[in-house]
Amino acid sequence: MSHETDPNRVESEADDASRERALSEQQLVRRDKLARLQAAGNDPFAQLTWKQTHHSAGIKRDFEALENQDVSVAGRVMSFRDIGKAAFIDLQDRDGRIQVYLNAEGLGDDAYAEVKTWDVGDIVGVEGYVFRTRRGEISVHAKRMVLLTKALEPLPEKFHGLKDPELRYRRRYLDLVMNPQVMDTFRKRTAIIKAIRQYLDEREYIEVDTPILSTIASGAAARPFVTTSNALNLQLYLRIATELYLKRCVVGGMERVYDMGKNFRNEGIDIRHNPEFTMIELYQAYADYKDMMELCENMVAFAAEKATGSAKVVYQGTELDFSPPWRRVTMTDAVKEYGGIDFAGVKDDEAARELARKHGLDAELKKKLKDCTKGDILNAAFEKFAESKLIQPTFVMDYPTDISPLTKQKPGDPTMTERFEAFVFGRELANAYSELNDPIVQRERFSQQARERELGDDEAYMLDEDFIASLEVGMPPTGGMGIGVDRLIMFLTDSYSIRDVILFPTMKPNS
RNA sequence: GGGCCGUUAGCUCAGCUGGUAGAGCAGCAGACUCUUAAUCUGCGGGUCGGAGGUUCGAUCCCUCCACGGCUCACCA
Repeated sequence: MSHETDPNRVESEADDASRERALSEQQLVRRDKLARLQAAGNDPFAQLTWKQTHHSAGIKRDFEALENQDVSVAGRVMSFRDIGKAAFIDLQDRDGRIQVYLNAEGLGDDAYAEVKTWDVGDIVGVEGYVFRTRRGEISVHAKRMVLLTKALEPLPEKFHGLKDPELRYRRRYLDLVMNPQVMDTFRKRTAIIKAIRQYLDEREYIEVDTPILSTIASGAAARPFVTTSNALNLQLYLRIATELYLKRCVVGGMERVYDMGKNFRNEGIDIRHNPEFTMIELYQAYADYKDMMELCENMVAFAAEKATGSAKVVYQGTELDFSPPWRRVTMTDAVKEYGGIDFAGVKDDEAARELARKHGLDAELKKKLKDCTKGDILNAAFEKFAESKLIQPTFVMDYPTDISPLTKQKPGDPTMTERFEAFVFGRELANAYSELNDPIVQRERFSQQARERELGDDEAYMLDEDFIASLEVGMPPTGGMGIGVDRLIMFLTDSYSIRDVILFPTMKPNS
């Protein structure tokens, strides 16, 4: 790592010695064992392949057919119970663990003595026959064992495992080795993502890759990461959404299109937010937000069944039922139901501001009250009174135009849009709308966003001229939706923190 | 960014009103041919996160810093 330029230090044998001394006793023991193996011409790091005929779960599943048959397995030594002239190893592979029984009769005296010098953590190959011990444990009786990789570090404690959250996230490989639940969560993550792709691919969506680097970060309200292109001598942003590019694809004639990948938002980090996170956005021509609602509930239920076997899951002790149809409620009705405030009768912005003062909504508002519209205040009331109450999957429909700059207005009510968000366990899971395709209105909306920016909202949408130009070419009526994939995975894997569903969450480097 | 909490052996954790540190697992040596958190005997292993301060003396009290966890704010 960083043994860099200290002019007072001279690279020498003394340095090597000091580094040696920095190693723990256990590290030295393992390095000595490695050196002895290498000196004897048995370098475990020179091993190239191992033929795995079976995995642990398969042997247990097919025991009756495999009993007394030879198998070849490989994996990491998780425990070593040496009882003298025989020993037991717990071998862990991709699927779990299988016990290996070894003695001098099976391996020969020399090989048996050799294997006894191996360590917990080493990766080994085993050939032998399948049998069941007197205690009933399905095992492999070893005939031949090869040390395939030497572990120079001891593993965490075998019973308590690796608990320290910092170590679990920084050294996820150890977390995966030690905590089977972690492997299970990430296998489910893959199953969920595959299910989403399957669901959309079967419905003739095409998957595309839109740019991560661009000169404008738009399509969402968020602060972007900034980077620099040396070749172009240009400041670039990492994308905060894929929306504006996917709509260009719809303009171009891709009637059903999606992009599932990383977005980057330069915001706070907590149990629900990682700076890079996986989002799917999908767009369907000749559809509206009601079609998106059906797509959302059906696709999520499909993914839940594929990953967990059921559309009902338990999340943090609460059963969540993703079976369609999900509850539908307008934002106005939700605020009335949970906050007792009726916005239907509010005539203008000033009347809404009066309500905001009365109900103490200042904390929820992004700007000064005098700059707030009725829509801003309705949304604030929703966030304060209703959002956290929406535990079962719920579509909240009809968002104020002021906070929905890319959304088509509701017929007959220009203050509201054809937009919904799906809430689960009080958290936003999906955001969808009938896409605004009028380029003239779209330009006005961006102008309004520019004014918001001047009022202090540094997350207001940036104007993208080429996107407007694409709308001028003509985008059919289109429904679009974004789903926070990590959040969906959290619900379906009962994960408390987003860091438990991202293999390598963003961390500060530790010195 | 604010508040609270944490950082002690490779890992999981103790450590009393301040007197220079313990256990279990892991390791090393030995015993044991059906164990599975194997068991039994013996032994070694520490920059107590870092830097200052108070004190005769600091793992312990104070200050600052680093990293992490929770939480509030912001956001998805």
